[in-house]
Amino acid sequence: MQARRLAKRSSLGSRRRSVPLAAPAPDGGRAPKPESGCWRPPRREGSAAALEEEEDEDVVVEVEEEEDEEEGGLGSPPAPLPIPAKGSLKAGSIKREMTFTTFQQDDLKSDISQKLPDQQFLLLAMREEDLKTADTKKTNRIHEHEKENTRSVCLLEQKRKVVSSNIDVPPARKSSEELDMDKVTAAMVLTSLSTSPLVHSPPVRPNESLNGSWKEGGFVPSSTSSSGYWSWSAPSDQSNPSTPSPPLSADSFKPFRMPSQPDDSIDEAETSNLLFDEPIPRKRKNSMKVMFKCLWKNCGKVLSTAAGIQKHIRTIHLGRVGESDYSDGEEDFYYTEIRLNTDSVADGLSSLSPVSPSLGSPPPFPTQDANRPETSCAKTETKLMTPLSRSAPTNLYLVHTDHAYQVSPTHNRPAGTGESKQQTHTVLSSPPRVSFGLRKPRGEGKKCRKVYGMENRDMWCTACRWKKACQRFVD
DNA sequence: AATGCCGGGTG
DNA sequence: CACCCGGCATT
Repeated sequence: MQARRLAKRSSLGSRRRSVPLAAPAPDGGRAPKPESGCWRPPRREGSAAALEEEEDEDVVVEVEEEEDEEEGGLGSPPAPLPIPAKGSLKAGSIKREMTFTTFQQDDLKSDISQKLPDQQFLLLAMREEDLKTADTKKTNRIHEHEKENTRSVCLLEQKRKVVSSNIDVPPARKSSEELDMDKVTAAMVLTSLSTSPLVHSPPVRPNESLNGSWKEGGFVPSSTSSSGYWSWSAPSDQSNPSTPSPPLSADSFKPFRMPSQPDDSIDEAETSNLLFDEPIPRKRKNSMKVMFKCLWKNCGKVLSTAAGIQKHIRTIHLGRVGESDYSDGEEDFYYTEIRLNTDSVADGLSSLSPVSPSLGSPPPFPTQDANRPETSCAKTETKLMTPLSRSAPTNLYLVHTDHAYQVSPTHNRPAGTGESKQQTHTVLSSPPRVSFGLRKPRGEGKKCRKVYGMENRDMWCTACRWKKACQRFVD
């Protein structure tokens, strides 16, 4: 031992502690740590899985819960994924589905309300429900009519269809037991929809009205995704796996952006209006933004659109450049959805909150960014810089500095590169590989030891010297 | 085998 | 506390 120690000492020898340091905060060091434990494999709870257990925490609430259950039953036993998830993440994927649903309903409702009597409306709602639940069915129908259209369009179609059918058919809704269920659901729907102007019946909930901030904020960044290809939409196939989720999420956004899509041409002009532009959306009780966060190891990129994130993953991480539109679904594993409550409402729940607040670094970030989705990682930057060379300030969270153990020295050496060099994007180097490199390569980021070597141990940050988590090159 | 760092020990 | 290091988890 001693020998060893001495040896070390010697190496340090002359310098002793060259690092005076300002004010070391011993424990601060752990900040980054949580990551190790928390980091969850890129595997997103598969959409399927997502369906299975929903978080009720959502604002949308009542209706949602109900639906979820049903889905679980009908839909898919699949849900194979274990979902290690920490609650926060988990919530994400689910959310989108809910959102979507709600949206649909809303639209539908408003739409219908204008034309149909309550009864009808109910039926309609129920119908909607069915559609959602029975994925297969839906798919089927859809195909029959027009697969080329986006899902939403399809839904629209469905709706219309339904409506007409309703009209034709005698008002008898009590027909079967199943209807009962539906009824309930429908009722709930109504409740939730209460905001809608026309609706009279249900007790209105004052609560969430709110401004429709919901999307407005988030949407800005369309830039990336703007391309207008909604990944899922195009490749209808994606839906195949019985996991509606991905598509849904996209749907939720549609309303605002609805980029190019051929469907415009469709007669639905009016309908589309209803769906997207209508004032209704603003009323939407639940104002939340859905963002998609890249789970790739060191990338915390957050985009407001599924398509965007997918593209990001595809190009940046997966290294697939050519087929921008095409997605085999693999991207799904590398991003997760996070919901932000803009306005919040009582429930607000911090659904995703967990991510950032407490932890800090790794999980890239804080919800608040919502506004500027693009911000975070600057994908471009990452791209450009080589793994090692990254001098850029890059990530916000990275900046956080190493107060903890030392920090300080910033000796010449490091200085050259800029203090925040850590970053670690080594991952990028092996983009093509992709595959399942989910687990974070622990060592990816070079730490003091590697960077300076044992010889220059004095240059290490104190944390490293003490065998603590490196504070200088945080991952 | 090399690293990174937690948990715990020492002064 | 500051400083270290055994030892485990990861690569």
